[in-house]
Amino acid sequence: MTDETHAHDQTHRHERPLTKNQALVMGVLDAADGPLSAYTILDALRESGFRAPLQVYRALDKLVAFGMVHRLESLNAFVPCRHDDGAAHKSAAFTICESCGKVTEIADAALTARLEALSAESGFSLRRTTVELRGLCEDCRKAA
Amino acid sequence: MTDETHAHDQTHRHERPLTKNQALVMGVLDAADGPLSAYTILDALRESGFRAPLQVYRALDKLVAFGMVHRLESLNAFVPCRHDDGAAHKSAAFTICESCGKVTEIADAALTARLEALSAESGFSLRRTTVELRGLCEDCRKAA
DNA sequence: CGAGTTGCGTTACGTTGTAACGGGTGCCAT
DNA sequence: ATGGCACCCGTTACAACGTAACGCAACTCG
Repeated sequence: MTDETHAHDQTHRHERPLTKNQALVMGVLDAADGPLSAYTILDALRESGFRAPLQVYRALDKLVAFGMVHRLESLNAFVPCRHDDGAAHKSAAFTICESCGKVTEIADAALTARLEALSAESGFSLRRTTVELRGLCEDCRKAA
Repeated sequence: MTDETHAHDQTHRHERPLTKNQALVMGVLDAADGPLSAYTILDALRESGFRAPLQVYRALDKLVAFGMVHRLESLNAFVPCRHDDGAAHKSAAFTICESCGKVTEIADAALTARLEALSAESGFSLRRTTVELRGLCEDCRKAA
């Protein structure tokens, strides 16, 4: 085998050249309708030859660094970024429904500005943010 | 032994009657100068008779519910709440220094308002928030 | 060519969190 | 008072999440 490092572009609008493993993981995330844990991704890729968690975690680390995937800290799970790559990635916010599990990504300039202002006030050099809102989505609230 | 359920008030300003285990866990957190993992707490309490993680997790669940402790999702760790109990607890924010590990709790009305407005806009019924800002604290930024 | 960087696969292990069972205690409504 | 209920507790065992360390292959850039 000659070259494994440049692979299929996965019909994803981001032009970055993903490796084979990164493309496989990204494909699973794109096909899912909600957040997936690393181990769920691993199980989905066993038939593609994945055998160990590190294969998933290494790919996820890169995809997160590329801004193509977000990690949801309060769920230990991952979702594809649904916004125009890069821009809002540093300060994305999420709503997480505690009833149905639905996750929605929110980009809000005012929120970003406030977080940056708070950091600046305390001399803090901000690298990345985690903002996760837990509660009930509209549908579940109505149903209750 | 007759009554284990009401215990020492731990010189903490909150008046809630903690159980023995809750008071022990709270004591360890108050004495620490940074976030502690559940297993670190467990080890600190082995000489007090703790033997299993559940003893720690059950106490932590209550302390978090009481608003006396925050969970830092991105660290899998816990810190005592340093603010006037209750009020700002639902929407506390934290800065986390990725160099020295220092954690600072921030209460900011404008941030809270923005998060609530965002929730309202999308029909989301907000129960609790996780806001964690990662980067470098002032000291570490200067040192770099 | 040689050194550095990145990706890959594997084994083994460390850390974090929970399920399920049984028991004790206080409360309070019947 | 006694039976139910809610809460707290301790234990065993296990599930879920994440990483260290090793060796190897390939590409890049001097």
